Amino acid sequence: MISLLNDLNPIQQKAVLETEGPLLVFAGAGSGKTRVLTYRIAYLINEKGISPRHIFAVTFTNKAADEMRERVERLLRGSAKGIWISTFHSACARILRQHIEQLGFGRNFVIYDEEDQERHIKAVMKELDLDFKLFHPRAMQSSIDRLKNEGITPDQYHPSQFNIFEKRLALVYQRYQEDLVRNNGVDFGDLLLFVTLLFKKHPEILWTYQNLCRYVMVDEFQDTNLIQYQLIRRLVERHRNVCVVGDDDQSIYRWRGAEVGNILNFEKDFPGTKVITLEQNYRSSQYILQAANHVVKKNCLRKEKALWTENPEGELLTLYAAEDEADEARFVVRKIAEHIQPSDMEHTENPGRPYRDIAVFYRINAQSRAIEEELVKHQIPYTIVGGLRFYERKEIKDILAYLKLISNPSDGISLKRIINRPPRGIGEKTVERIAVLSREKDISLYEVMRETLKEDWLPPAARERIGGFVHLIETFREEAGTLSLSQLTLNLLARTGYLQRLKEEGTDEALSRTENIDELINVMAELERGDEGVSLETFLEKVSLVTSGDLYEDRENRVSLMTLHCAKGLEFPVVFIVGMEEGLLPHYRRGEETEDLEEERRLCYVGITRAKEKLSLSRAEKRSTFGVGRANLASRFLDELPFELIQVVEREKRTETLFSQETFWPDNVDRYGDEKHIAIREEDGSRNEEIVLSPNGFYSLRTGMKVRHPKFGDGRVKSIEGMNEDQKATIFFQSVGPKRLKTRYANLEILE
DNA sequence: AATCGTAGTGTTTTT
DNA sequence: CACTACGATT
Repeated sequence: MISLLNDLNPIQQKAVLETEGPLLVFAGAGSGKTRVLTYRIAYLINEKGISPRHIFAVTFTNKAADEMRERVERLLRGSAKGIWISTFHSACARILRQHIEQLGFGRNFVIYDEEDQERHIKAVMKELDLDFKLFHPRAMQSSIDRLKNEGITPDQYHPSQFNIFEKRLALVYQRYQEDLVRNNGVDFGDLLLFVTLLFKKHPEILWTYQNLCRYVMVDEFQDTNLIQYQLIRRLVERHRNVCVVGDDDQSIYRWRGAEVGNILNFEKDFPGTKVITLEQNYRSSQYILQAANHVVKKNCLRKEKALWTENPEGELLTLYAAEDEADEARFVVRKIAEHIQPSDMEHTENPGRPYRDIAVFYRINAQSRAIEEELVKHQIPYTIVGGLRFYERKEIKDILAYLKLISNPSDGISLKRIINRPPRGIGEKTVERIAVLSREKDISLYEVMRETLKEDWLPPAARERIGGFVHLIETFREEAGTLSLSQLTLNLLARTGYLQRLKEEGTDEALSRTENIDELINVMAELERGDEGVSLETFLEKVSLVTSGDLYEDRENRVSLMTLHCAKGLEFPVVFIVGMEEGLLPHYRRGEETEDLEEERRLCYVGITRAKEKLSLSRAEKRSTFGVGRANLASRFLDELPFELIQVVEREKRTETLFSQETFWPDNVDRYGDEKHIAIREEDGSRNEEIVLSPNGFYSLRTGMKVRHPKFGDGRVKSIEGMNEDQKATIFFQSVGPKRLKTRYANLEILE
């Protein structure tokens, strides 16, 4: 154990040794907080003789949980069995699996994701005859979520009588919740809410868990919302051995209900709290860290701290102002290529980097596109972390809906999803009638369908088709008892005709869907090969709670692309942050209020602090957001960086006309070989420069562009032929009509 | 009932 | 532009 502590600095050691009573650890970026947590657990078990089953550690993602477990196991040499390491949501799901019957649900409840939730809300709103345009279902959804995050149940919600939205919301919330019971399903928010309700209603259950959780640790505490906080509070009331670790500067989920206040007020709520601040950063170079400190210092609502590092100074940060997003992508990819294969190969000490060392961060998912296209062009392997999730694909959700229905026949949302997929002649009308009957008789949709076979509630044709469907599901339900999960799924795919249907379609899209389904079967088979078999229920729960980062395999040697949000908790030697623009970062959907702005700044901070050695920032002066081009100003956060840390990478002179240069630059040659190593501040405001085709102009001219010709005046590009110096373009001029010209000699100026 | 086409609509981040 | 929701068409 002595040797274990030797791996830690004195402050980290303190955080490990301080095992009794409430402890608050402010852990700056890269200060080794996971290390502290894992060593702490190992210390508790090895040194203090605490039983693993009395330790409970909460993280935010499954990935973080798995990683923590792995690291603890490594420290303990394998004896980590019994420690409860899990996410908030999985932990709650597990508790509810045990006790949810106390709340009027069945144990085989399903967990609805956001999409299910939205369908559900829409159905409720339709029933209440609410206009979707007046009351956006999504607004309802987020309001309901917010209420749940605050621990407010439908009965406890008292809308203002003067606020029509709130009044409707109360109605929808009430009805929505009733329907969930009928479906025997819960949403994400319920997982947490119901556990608190359970603890309130049944002190003996709370007691059991309090007794179990004698040493509690919470990671990423700055991201907890009110209900998570209450949950933790309840849980540790008895033993009070709670250690929360977090960094208020990395709180980026306020919009989702996270309360930075939880970390800032912790001391007040837990009298006698010891506070430890980890300020030594082991990750980043001096320059990067200085830049990060500088940015985040601008925030008012934070606890003062100053990260420092013993790491070398490192390289200056670079800043590139691109013409547009395509130019930005070209820049980034060119730089990536240089990192992979440095031009100064004669220096043997610089063998180049593997792809996995490099990451590109952006504010919104849509930004990945430009980068992706360029990466594909240069055949650079990449993965997108987050983004559209495997388990959210249509075909996967269809299959899962079948499985959910098999596991829990009350699940009407899943039933509605697949009742006619593939088409089996049960149309909207029929479904609607079933829904009405379900409400009238207060039984589930599936039960209505079963009853329909005996009663004459519906026309015979419909009845027959429903009979077929019910029979199908019943068979699967029987098989679910005997067959393995993958086998059941294979049967399902065959007998519903789902695969057949996809095959008949024969499109590329259908093919990729088939492949995804294959992949799903693989996942199942993989799980089945593990220790015990997986039950249908376990599988469904696991799948419902995967988070976007969880499937991220960093073993593969690829460049990583992700949003700044996804980047939290990761680190890379080389980082590119693109789109440093007003409107994007900070994003314009945020207000100008300090809290909003400060969260955007923290997002920026999170991005910067992911980088170990090399950080490149870029922005585009023009960016097309869904079709329409817009001029973007530099992000205000760029102004907050100390300029002596920045090396500005110059773009080619923009005042040149098309191909007036000697050389022709085919898309990707090393153009930036001799960057000037001067730290210059970019002058803002000089945005009225003449915009002329960039040197690789063969590629920048596009149909639809408005251009100016010295003689013919303004015109619009109708078509383009060729991509080399012989390129010709047909342009419709206002003055003389259509003209076909060689772009090389045309001296065109792009206007938009 | 299913499919096709169009008009209108909206894109932040996600446990 | 990309998606979807809806309406018209078969």
